[in-house]
Amino acid sequence: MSQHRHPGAPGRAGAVPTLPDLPEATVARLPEYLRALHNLAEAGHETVSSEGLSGAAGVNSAKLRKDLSHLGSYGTRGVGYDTALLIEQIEYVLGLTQCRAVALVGVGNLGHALAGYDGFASRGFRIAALFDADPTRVGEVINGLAVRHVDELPRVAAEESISIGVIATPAAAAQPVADQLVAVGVTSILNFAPCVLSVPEGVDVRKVDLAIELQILSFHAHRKASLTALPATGGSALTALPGGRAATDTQEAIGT
Amino acid sequence: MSQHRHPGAPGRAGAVPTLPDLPEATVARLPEYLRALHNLAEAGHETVSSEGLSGAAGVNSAKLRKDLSHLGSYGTRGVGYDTALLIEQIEYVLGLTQCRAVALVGVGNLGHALAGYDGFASRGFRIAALFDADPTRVGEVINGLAVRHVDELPRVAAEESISIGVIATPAAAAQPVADQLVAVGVTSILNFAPCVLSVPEGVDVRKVDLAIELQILSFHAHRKASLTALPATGGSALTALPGGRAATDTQEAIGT
DNA sequence: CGCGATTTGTGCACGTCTTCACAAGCGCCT
DNA sequence: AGGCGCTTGTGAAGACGTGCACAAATCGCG
Repeated sequence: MSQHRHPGAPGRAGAVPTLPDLPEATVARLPEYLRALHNLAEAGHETVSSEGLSGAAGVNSAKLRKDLSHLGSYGTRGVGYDTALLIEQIEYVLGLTQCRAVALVGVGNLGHALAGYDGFASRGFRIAALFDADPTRVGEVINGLAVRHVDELPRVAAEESISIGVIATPAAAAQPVADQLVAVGVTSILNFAPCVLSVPEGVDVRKVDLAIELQILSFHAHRKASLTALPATGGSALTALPGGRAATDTQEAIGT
Repeated sequence: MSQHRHPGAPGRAGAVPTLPDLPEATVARLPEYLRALHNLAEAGHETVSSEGLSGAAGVNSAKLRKDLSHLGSYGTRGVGYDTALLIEQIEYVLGLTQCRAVALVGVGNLGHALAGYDGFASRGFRIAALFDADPTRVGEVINGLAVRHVDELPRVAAEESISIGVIATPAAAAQPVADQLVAVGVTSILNFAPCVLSVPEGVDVRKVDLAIELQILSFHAHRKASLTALPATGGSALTALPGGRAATDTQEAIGT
């Protein structure tokens, strides 16, 4: 039953824009659905079934339906979901209707790449400013944007309305940088430095550690190797392994 | 009681190296513990309490103890964990005792940064080869390693024993590259391209999508904004927000 | 107009993860 | 030797996430 309706959707003015408080797992999947939907829309599909969309997003179709049902859902039984409408819905829920300004701190190896990554701009994020603590790096122009000294953060934050801070500094510099970001009012931080940040309540920190991902893969490789080494009497078994539990956000197969 | 013992640990030769099959959530946290332990060891701590280590790793202490108990645990009641021993244990379980060779495909913006990222080498991963499909990029030397054409993958894979493949290509190229990696025997893939890969059973794929992380942050920012907009009768409430559920691998606070 | 094919939305059961709370064990000090 | 404080390891309960299976709803066609 559509006992819940979620106004505040694009086009619906007036009513209270009550955001349904989605399960975290669902939130983490919505961007994936969104990407798949954009692909489908470009391919000319006006509607998609849960089966089709879930396939494109690499998840179970029941999971997809439950996820979408959480946001009030705009599907039609017997037909599927209206592609364009669903895109609008998800973008609204994710807060992507407004273009968000991102401040990137740390223009080293990784920061350089992030500054030039076009995957951000294409999904509604605008890199508004680049910072670094190294004076020799200040002034360098990357992708049309000049690197400023990190001390200028307060001034720049006042001009641009910074919504998200990205930390791509060495581990030692990350905590002070986080403190500075918080001080200028940033409440969302994406941390690439391999360390734990401590921030006041109300500030969200997401961490991405590339080495950790490799280590998780290493574990599974190690486990697979130790499984093939023993149980197979033959010895050098390189054939199909017994499918183990896959990681949370890991796809473990599905051929073709 | 210590009814389970896990031989195969460093130093223990002979016995069956039965890897305990850890919960995925635990595996994902072990690398974080490992990093914290290295820091503590460098700082001179010979032992750590679960409280101390969990603090450094940003998790609950009970969770830490349960995680460590899964791998047979080498703690001493009333004292804590022997730092060096625990490092050895975790590194063994994660399969980091052997240095793993990584092949990186796609030397664009992001691939460039990954090739130069020293966080890999410092944690037991050696970037053994760089590939790209673009002939103009082939031959370029990055960090002392020459970029080869992706067609050379089979030959190089035969020389070096590639353990993990990293895909940093545009989305359109990712699937064919994955197929090629699988063809040469790679069973662990880290995918930075924004698309779903389909691989045969037994191959592990982990996906890292930078834009998705930003979108998740965007959602929380949006939610926080819509919460402050309404419930506070005063209007412009910029003060402390009601603490909501934090994301799975998201720290949401704990000030000093 | 009615019927069947199709697809959504969801109740329910199951497995996994988290957290609390506490007994068991260890070392130190007297 | 004995007791005391501290810390680990773990049972149990609750929260969360997943997937099945099916009722409800919609469309198209005869």
